[in-house]
Amino acid sequence: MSSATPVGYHHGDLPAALVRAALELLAEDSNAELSLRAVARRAGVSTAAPYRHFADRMALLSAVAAVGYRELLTELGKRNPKPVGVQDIADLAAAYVEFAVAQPGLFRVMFAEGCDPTSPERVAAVSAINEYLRGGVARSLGVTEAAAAQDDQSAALATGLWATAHGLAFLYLDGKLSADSSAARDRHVRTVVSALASTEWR
Amino acid sequence: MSSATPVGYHHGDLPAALVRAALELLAEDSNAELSLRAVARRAGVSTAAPYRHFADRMALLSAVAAVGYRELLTELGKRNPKPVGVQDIADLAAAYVEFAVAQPGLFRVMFAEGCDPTSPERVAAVSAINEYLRGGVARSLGVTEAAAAQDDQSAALATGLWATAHGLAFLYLDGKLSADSSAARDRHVRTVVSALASTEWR
DNA sequence: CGGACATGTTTACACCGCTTACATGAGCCT
DNA sequence: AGGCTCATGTAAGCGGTGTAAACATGTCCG
Repeated sequence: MSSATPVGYHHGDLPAALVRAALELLAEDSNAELSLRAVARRAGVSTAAPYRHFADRMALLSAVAAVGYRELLTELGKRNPKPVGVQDIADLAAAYVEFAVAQPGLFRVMFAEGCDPTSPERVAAVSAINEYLRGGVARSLGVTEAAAAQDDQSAALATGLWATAHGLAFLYLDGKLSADSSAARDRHVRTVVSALASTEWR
Repeated sequence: MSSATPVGYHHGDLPAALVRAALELLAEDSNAELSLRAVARRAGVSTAAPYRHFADRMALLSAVAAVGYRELLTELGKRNPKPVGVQDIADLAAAYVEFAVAQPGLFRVMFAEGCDPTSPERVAAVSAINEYLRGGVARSLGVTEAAAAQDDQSAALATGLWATAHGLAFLYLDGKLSADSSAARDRHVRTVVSALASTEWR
């Protein structure tokens, strides 16, 4: 063996070319609903060609989603690589929502659309997101990183924050929430998360 | 005028029949993706007939969604008509997620699927959900119902809780979270919401 | 009673996911 | 070097979709 993706056949790594084509289509119309045929056309290949490399449309979408997951984590890390405290956590939520709103098509590929949950890329991505959030939550609670792994409260909180950001993202995407500007949206998300975190219930 | 939907034409209130047909299809396969043609077939009518009453597929789905919104509110109210306190709020979140998981197709029609946000039925439903949650939140904070309307914190909290429940619902629907049983899911949702509400951040 | 007009049907177009049968050309083996 | 094999790509086609236009029908009103 030499390389994982044997370059130099007819097309030269069609799988990667298809994923690239899909991302290009999403870049041109961030709301586009990816059709296998459109992606194939974009890659300059016949409509049946993708089936040599992907079992079905969903398999291709999973590969596209994998790129999206990486981008999302990168974006979160860019916002704050080591979040500590409520403000930082709220920052992350805002970044999460911003990602979703900026790339709705990609976000939907990542999370909605039927979305085969058994795809290894997807489960890895999910746990990566959870890990990242759990780390931030643990630091914000003053729990050592080591202890966090077994801390049920950290786990529950991390899931809760993910769900909150995820829910806000979808509510914005589907027009159930709206904001005049991206700045206003950003503020709103922070406000909501801060309110959740700092409220005294009776 | 006599009745809003003039019964007695060719079919006799086709719009309602189409919505009923759609709900039947969803009842038979709760994951079904409603196609206009399938709904028309089910209603015993030609493919193009729905277009006399609905501008496009989305318009029909909006009508179906409206029923879903009512069902959801009914379900929440059944769980707890006047929620007070963190436990009650967590109950609501659990009921919300249960609704989504029990009727994924309907839930997706209500919230995902492109989902025209300008549909009056939808905006009404959204504000109804918000009102309901805001009421519960206000009571749980000891704010009088009247004051709640202008209480920014109540509003932010209500949105936050909705988003959390909504996010959990989608994460479960899309396989990003999973539970062995519906009881386990129920417990998990309560745990997560309780953790969010009762955590002391630094 | 007769026409107008809302309602429903037929037919058609363009697109989709996916399958099958066929063409091609790269790389290995003798 | 020459030939075989097999992964890769293509062409054609099936059944499905949303939507539009032209046509048929039966109800209600003047």
